[in-house]
Amino acid sequence: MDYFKRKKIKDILYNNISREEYQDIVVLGWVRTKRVSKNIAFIELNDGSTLHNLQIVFLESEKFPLDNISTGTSLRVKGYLEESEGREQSLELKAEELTIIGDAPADYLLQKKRHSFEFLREIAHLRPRTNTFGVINRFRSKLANVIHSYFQSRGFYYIHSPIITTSDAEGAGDLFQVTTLDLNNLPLSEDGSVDYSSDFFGVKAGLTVSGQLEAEVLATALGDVYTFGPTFRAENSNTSRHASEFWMVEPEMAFCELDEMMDIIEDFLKYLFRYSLEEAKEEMAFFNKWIDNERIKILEDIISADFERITYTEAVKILEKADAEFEYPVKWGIDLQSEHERYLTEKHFKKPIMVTDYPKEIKAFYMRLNDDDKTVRAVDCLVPKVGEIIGGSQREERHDILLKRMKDMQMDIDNYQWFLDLRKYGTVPHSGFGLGFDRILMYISGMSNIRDVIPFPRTPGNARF
RNA sequence: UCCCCGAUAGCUCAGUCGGCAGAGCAGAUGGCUGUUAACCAUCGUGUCGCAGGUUCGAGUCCUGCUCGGGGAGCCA
Repeated sequence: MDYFKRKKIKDILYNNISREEYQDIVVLGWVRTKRVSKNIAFIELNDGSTLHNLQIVFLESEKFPLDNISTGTSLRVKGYLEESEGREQSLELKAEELTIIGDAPADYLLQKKRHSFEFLREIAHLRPRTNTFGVINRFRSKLANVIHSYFQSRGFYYIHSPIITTSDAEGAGDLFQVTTLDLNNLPLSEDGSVDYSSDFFGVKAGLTVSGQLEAEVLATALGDVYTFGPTFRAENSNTSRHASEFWMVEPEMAFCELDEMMDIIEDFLKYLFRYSLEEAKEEMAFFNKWIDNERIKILEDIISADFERITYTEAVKILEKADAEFEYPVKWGIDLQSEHERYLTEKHFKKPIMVTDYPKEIKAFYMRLNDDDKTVRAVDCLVPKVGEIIGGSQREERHDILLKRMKDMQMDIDNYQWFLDLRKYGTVPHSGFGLGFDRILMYISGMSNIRDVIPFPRTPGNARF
């Protein structure tokens, strides 16, 4: 199939091919569009290596089997590269041999025009062949790689937290249950509840909603660690920002307090944005042109801004004095609504902000209690247009205080004995945060629906493909 | 889960006051041109989301359902 001989179109168009090789080029790809006339014909070929197509020129076009070629057809073309006479490309391939690998009948659904994202979601097996989804999938790969390079270059270890868990993932959402029991014939205990002792793991199990607790285990052994993997939430959320299966980045740092972690959050986000602008120019230019023409400026503005840091209490004071009508009135103790978050980051500060020290009642059990006994060392990072993009906290490292908090919240202590042990033996202050990978992709690209940055999105009622 | 909006040709959509179902694009055929979302001419395309109801007559009005979109909550 000339797998090793062929040249990728990206290398051809980005001048990674030496002049000596110009005379003997093989490319393999899919037809995007064809223009045929009596004496000359053109095909735009795409092989997925880049957004851009290679123009194939057929001089003496009647010698080639062009009638059988349409949008979507896969081809092998052999020829030689030359400077183009046309205006819109520098190099083009003059064809000498043409082989049709797989034809594409007239009912091929992708036309050479814009399709709606809603329609393309219904043909998720074909949409990666479009410009937009090609760019997104390549960018997704690149950004995943950058997340690894950020942490690896700073001495963090990449850890694999379990995907199947048996802890009740306190407060992080509903679990998808994992079982091998026969659902039509469930073993029951005497009280009528399901008897899990004969289930695969001997206890009730589910898919992970967060790798954080396990990340804390590794952080208190390896120092700095991060997870980057799939996360599952069985919540009936029907929004453009929620998926039932998504990817999350969760760094966890030993000997790190909240203020130090906030430095990392700011540096981390700016690193991702800077990388996107400098190293993914093709993708960013595409997003800026076709998805949201403010995108590049928004990222540039964030990179050059210092993130504002305020406490929840200060935020509430600002909102109470705000000259704005809120649907939900503000008072100390409530969780901030997205209208409040948007006011703070878009209207008041007009830049990214990090809000800290929330009331303990509205945050998770593992967050470190402040001396006021009312607030915990949590942080939400809010950015204009999107709202919360990162949530994190300094963890409660004091054994007795954590135990009391768990008892107050009536948690099953036995299930978390291992978590308490981290505080019993050589405890250290430590902090961590969670970044929704798909959401940062949305933010950088300007795509407004999470279903369009995940190749095969899973949402309530939909797990096709 | 709650609120609002929508569903008509392969795609994007129009369809007035309830009175014979429309356009552009895509596709097919022919022509033409170093073309580039090519261009010109000709041709075909319907379970009007599903199930009921009102009516002489429903794409149009009413009810229920399904699916999709936007917003909210939950969160990442």
